[in-house]
Amino acid sequence: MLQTLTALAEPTRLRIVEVLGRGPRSVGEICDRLAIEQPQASKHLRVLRESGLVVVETRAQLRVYSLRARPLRELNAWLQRYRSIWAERLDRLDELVVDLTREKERNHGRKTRK
Amino acid sequence: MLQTLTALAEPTRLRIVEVLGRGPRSVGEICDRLAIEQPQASKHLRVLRESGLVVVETRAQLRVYSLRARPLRELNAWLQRYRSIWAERLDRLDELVVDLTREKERNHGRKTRK
DNA sequence: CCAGTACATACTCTTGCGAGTATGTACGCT
DNA sequence: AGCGTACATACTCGCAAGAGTATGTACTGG
Repeated sequence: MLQTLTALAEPTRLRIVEVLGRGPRSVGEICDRLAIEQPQASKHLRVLRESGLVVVETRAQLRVYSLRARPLRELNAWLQRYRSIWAERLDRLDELVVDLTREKERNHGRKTRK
Repeated sequence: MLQTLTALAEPTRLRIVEVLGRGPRSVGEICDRLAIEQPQASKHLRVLRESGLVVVETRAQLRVYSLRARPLRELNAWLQRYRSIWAERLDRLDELVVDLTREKERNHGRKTRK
């Protein structure tokens, strides 16, 4: 779970996952699509692979990556444990609380910034 | 979305969220429950608050934190976009990598790298 | 008003992570 | 066999993030 979240909590990797959400892609296709260098793609794909989020399929010189079901399903399962919290009917109340809190902090907190 | 994932992708913060999943808790309670020092708790709670995952309620000298609905709901919404991948009936599908698609991509696009 | 509680914040230090660069390797083609 | 493609890996560097420590601040009871 933590591993899955860690893998997803990076801009480039999140974008890779979103690209792969449309279907399997080779490393080159991912590089083109995201305008990143190839080594970066490979390294991020490595992290995604080690976290179990993707799998590789070697096809000639191509390495085709695709999303795996399990981690996403587990993430969903984890999230459902909190369904009682977020699946409520749209309560504006907690949004309001946030606004009030932010405003209060603005008033007295801020001292010197480095 | 990325902010939510970043906030969750840290062991201590994930544990804090799980504690708060059982209901609102004060900072002291969180420290006791997780056996961490108070400044660490405060700092992590700050990150969680800035990411919108929690809210504070000041009660006397206590600061009671509780989970917020929206980020969790958004995470769920994001995850649902990939439901077609992980909610399939075929549980083994991603294990045995199917190689039926993609015949084209022989030689197109991929020329010289800048 | 004083002292203690309950937190937040500032600061330093260390480690990890991502970017950039260079090089290694497997495969196909002619 | 040799070359080009497609990708992985090694290495260095800079920076940001978490831990640890110390101190500041708000509220409350006596």
